[in-house]
Amino acid sequence: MSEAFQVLAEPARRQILDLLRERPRLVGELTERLGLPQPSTSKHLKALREAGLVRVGRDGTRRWYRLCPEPLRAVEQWLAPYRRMWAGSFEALERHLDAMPDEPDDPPAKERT
Amino acid sequence: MSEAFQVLAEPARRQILDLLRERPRLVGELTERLGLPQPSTSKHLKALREAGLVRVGRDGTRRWYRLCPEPLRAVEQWLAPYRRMWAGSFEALERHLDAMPDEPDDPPAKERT
DNA sequence: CATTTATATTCTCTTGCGAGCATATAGACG
DNA sequence: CGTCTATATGCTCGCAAGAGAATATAAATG
Repeated sequence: MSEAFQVLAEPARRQILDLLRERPRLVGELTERLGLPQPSTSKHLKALREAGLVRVGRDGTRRWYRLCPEPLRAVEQWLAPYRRMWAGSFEALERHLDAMPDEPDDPPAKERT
Repeated sequence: MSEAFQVLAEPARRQILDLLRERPRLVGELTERLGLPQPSTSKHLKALREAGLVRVGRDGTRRWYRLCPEPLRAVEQWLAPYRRMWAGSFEALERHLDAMPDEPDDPPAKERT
């Protein structure tokens, strides 16, 4: 999940995902839309590929990139307990928020209790 | 929103938020839990502060940091359209994937004489 | 085969950022 | 006031990563 967050930290990559949300696109198309040089686009796409956020299909010399939203699930899961904070009452936060169900959490570093 | 993503890209900072989700905490407490040197913790807290993700209250020489989940809202909003993809029916996704040529991403051998 | 087109990769340069240490600030307390 | 404690800030170093240009690969086409 750490990888997903890292990859999403880059605005251009979020923009790529947003574009792919509509439909699969070619690298050239993305390049044009992003206003980036083509190598930069390819490198961002590589990062997205390695994070499993996009998949690529070949068609001759062209590459169709399509969205693969699955890894975003982990992000959403991390976000979930926070979302319920603003979803419900806001003052529960100010006091002692007690109603906290156990979420499958992924502490990325070592924890010593 | 870009700032939030950037700040969340750091595992230690997500961990801090997770700790503050339980209750407000002192810097020293966070430092101990994270296993980081105190200056590092303070600097992460500064980043979180500047992103509006935490707020700090003074009590003499101590500082109580508490969670401020509001900026996560933007993250959640960005994520929302993707969540719908796996949450509800992802047939919309499948549909436009169907129209596309499909091939696994790394074809290692390509024979051509 | 030569060339053109579409994309990927390599290289260098530069910037940002986190770690780590030393130090500054600021309140508490004798 | 001097000192201790809690936290913040400044500094340097090293590393990861993005920008940008050049080049490599690979398929299509003549």
